Amino acid sequence: MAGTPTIASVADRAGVSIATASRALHGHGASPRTAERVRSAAAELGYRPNAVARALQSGRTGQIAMIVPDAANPVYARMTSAVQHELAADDRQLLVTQAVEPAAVAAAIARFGPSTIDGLIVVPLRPEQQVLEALERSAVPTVVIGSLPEGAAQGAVRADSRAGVRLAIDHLVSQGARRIAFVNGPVDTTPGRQRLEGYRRAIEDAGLEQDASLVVAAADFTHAAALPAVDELLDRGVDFDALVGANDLIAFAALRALSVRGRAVPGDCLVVGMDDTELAQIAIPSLTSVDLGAEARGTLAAEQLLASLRGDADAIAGAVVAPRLVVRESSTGMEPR
Amino acid sequence: MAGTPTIASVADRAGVSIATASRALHGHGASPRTAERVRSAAAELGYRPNAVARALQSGRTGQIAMIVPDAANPVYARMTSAVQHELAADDRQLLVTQAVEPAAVAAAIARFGPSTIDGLIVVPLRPEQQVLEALERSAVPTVVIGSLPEGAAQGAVRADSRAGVRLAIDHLVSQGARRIAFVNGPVDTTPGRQRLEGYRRAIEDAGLEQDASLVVAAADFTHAAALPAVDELLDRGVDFDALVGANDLIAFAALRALSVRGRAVPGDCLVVGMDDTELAQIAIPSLTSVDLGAEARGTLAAEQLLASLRGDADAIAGAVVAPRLVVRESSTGMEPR
DNA sequence: CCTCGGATTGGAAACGTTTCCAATCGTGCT
DNA sequence: AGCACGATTGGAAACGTTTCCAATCCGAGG
Repeated sequence: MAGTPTIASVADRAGVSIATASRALHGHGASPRTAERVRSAAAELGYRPNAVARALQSGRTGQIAMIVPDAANPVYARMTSAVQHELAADDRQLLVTQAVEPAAVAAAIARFGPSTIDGLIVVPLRPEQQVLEALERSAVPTVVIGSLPEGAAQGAVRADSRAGVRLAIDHLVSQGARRIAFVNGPVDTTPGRQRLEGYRRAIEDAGLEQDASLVVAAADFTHAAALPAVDELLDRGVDFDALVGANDLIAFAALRALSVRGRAVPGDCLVVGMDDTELAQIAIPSLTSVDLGAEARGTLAAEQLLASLRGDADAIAGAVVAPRLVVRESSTGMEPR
Repeated sequence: MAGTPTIASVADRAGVSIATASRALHGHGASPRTAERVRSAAAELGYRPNAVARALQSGRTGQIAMIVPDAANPVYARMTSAVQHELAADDRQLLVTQAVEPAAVAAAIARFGPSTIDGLIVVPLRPEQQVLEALERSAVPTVVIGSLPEGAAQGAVRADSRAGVRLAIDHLVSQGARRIAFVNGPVDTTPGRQRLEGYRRAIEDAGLEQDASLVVAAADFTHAAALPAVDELLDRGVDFDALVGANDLIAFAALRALSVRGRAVPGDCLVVGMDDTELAQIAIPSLTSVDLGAEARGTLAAEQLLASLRGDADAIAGAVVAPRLVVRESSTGMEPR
């Protein structure tokens, strides 16, 4: 009585059966008159359907989970945001969990059973066996953002890291750079591997000299981890006139290290980052960056997942998002603004 | 049969009733021998309890929702992260929704009924009537982060914005600043109002001259909205030797505007931000900032909510988190690093 | 050997919804 | 008027779990 109104109380008040009340509210198969009566009864009582009961009956919860490596990295914040926006249009909620270690990712995947969520979006940094197995075992439709190893059955929504690095290199070359350093993230990650590959090929194709001492890898895709890596590069004393960071955070670490050593950017050294996070516009000098389409990837992943949930069996086909170079102050001689 | 195993299949396999199986798994009131048998049956079948069914029966979903103004602002990312960390320890999931307009916030509050979530954390920027009413009406335990108007029944977990601005001003004064500009966010928000108040009092207490032309307000707590505001301040031609941004993003807008006009930071003008986001350490020069305890607020809010859910009626008492000044390059003459 | 009591167990209700199926109603046609 | 058919309705099952309550079991004590 006193408790929150259920469909039974609505039916009662409208003088119809529970079945009819349900149909009336669902807008399906009830006569206009009863429908109206039920609706007004519901409104008077302030009835709100119990989502849990509905989920139990229908087998669908209306919730999608997403597993990201690092919620603090703005690029994932944007990706998550794009997914959320897409899901909201379909009246679904997003659960975001952070997990980067393969074991933690696998555990997170396993934890979300079909009774909790309708679908899953995973952003694995290191697609190890463990993660793949968890994905196989997972009973819910899943979209992967990032690369899967060859064997994977599913498609994945990916950035084209190689092309992205190439954009950066080509741009720097066009600005007159000849010796371009590369500060990578860990090479045991998919992005790390691909960006290194992209760097090597682009350097080669540009006809520049391959020099291993121009390349260094941070222990992590974070600013803190990149600082010592950049220091190491600078300590080598090798000469370079431009630098690409595998990441905006890494590029900022480079800016700092260069500034400490008195090298002006863009005056003495051009710098390009990747991901085109908000940081890039905010910084001084603003950072030229390669937009790898974080938002687009999020949107595509959400779209494919939703299509799959709507019954389109082949919806999760994966996609490759083309990179886009955003030129700012750090790679040009222009005065700020 | 083929479907996912239910407790019925487990009971079947263990040769006991459903009730016994439930008790055995719940670890309560079953004999050790049967408990063992049921557990191994469950393990063999790979049984995973259906969260939805459990939620329907128990009336608890294990989910907490959080409504934040701007997921892209790193300060909220950190706050959310802290909440999530706290909830994970209690085996609960976090749903994050973004809403800034009062109507949207109210709608979001209303949308989460007790059947969806066990508790709610709201971060309202503008605590208007609409939002308060939605909070009143909400049937789930709710913790507010930020200030509520006087009338509010509940406590809230708050930053001490006034004290925070005072820390910044006092620090700047100790560094020799005498004319301190203030770039605020919108004054119709709680933080905006309080920070302005803090600024005025601190200036007065420091024995400095109050000068309304040193104060300007951005339309928003974002970098983009702050740029024109800072330009306006600079166009006034009023002299100042230090500047406080109500926000790190605003402070960065100031850094840019100053740099465009050729004023060196910290050489010609000291700058302090607020929130102590990661940006502050990454930027060059690194930004002195007042940490308003975003993480602490998130943690406290989560703790109080959890305690309340555990039955402690007075758990949601609110709290005030003390600010902390983090001095970096932008407000001192020190060489970077 | 019988009885009592606690420990353990099973049946069944309950949570709130959707949906299948059968029953009823009203209408139009012959 | 009688019949058939579609539209509408109500009863009841089902989703998977927890938990109340009664029944059963077992051992101990008389």
